[in-house]
Amino acid sequence: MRQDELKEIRELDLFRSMDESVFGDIMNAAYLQTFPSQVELIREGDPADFFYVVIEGCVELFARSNGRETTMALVRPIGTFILAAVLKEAVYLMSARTSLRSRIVMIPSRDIRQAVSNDQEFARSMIIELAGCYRAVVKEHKNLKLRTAVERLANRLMKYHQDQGGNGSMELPYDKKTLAALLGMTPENLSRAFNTLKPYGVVVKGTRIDLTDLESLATLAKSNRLIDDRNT
Amino acid sequence: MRQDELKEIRELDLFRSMDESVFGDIMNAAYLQTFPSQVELIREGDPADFFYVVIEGCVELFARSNGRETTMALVRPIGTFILAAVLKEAVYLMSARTSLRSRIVMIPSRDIRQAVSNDQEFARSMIIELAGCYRAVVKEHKNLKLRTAVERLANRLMKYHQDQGGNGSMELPYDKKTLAALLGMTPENLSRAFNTLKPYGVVVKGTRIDLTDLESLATLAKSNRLIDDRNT
DNA sequence: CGACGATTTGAATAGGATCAATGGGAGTGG
DNA sequence: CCACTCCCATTGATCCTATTCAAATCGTCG
Repeated sequence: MRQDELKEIRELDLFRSMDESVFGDIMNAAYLQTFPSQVELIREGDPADFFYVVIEGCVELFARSNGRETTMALVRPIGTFILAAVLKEAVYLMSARTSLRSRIVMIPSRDIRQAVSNDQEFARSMIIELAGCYRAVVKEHKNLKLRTAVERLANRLMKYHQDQGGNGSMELPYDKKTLAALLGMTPENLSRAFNTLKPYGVVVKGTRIDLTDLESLATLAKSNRLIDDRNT
Repeated sequence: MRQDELKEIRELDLFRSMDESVFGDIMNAAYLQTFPSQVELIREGDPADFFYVVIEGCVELFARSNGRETTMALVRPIGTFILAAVLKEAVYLMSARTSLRSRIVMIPSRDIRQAVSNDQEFARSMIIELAGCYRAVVKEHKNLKLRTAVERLANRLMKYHQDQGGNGSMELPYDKKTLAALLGMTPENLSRAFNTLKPYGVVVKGTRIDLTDLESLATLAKSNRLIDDRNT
């Protein structure tokens, strides 16, 4: 693994305050691999053999049941996934596949668990990380249960807009198919949702979106920091 | 707090392997209170001042946004809630109210966090507990996104049936209104869902339900251990 | 140019929600 | 013991949101 990559991982909240030597142990055991797009990395139901860190690219977490499939989350650099399964020595609850060509660190579960035992600071970071993951899913669950598709889209647009500087224009970070999956709707329905938002100043040109009437969009979106804030 | 109650709390996975003296400290700081039904214990958005353990009764976790409200979970004895907010020193993401007269232990957040720092075993239990909470919400999220209302009901009935011995008959643990909220539907829709299940051998007499054709019900339910199993 | 995937649009349908009205105990008070 | 009330549950009718299936467009890339 390259030095700058090691450094980047080390700077993750999860690893930042852990003991240098324990970090070294973990990274020695780790694999770094590059995968093309659309590779299935893990499959729900399989034992959690590895913990994953996305260095570059993008990974989609999804789940299946009956004949249906749903997107649970998209993980971008530098992000991790499937931590809970690793810690509980359980099977994965979600599947994962690359949605872009991606560089990914795989750390054997045993090494993660060992580090938790050996390094109190790491255990502490782990608790914060897990609590954060938990709260993220709770927010997502609230988002889905308390909002219509149009409201979810409006809030998501405002979030991206904020992230990109809030100057009235923004770029969708994913293609529309993926965005639809992420928001829990079909591509057709996303297209219609964009139309519904047109009177609220949402102007779509491919993946570029102009927001020409932020105030009325915000009124519609009724955003809520207990759902939309990344922190808190 | 009574001795037998202390013992029961001590036997929770969360507290079982923690240091005796740290457990003593925590319990000294704790309050035990009895609340009537329908008391709002916490409100989403408030700072997480206490960690809660339900000793007796039942607590509903719910969330609001826009004018809507949704049930997130029901906590029965001996169960805990709102752990993640306490650990992150954040605000509550969910509100809670008693749905029965309930005896509840309230532990100041600071004491919980202190115990995590002082007791490595406790930190370890905390990680397992949090990972479990996370996985529970993920399962709930999958349940909601991948199944129709009828399927959710069918699976829930099979779970209760299993819990109660699996002899072809079962008792609903909540009234139908609550059950509906828990399954993410309206009472009207629950009633119709029961009707839909009649041809699959589901016979409703008040809160008593007979399952006379488990095989066909199971076929409809297509239960999935990655959604329905409490463990794994 | 032609092919292919992504996106949009249209029409029909399904799953749930909402609103309104009715039925059915459980508990209360006479 | 019976009538009354209230709340829960059911049923019917209608509406709304979102999905599905089908077809038309658009854009990009070889």
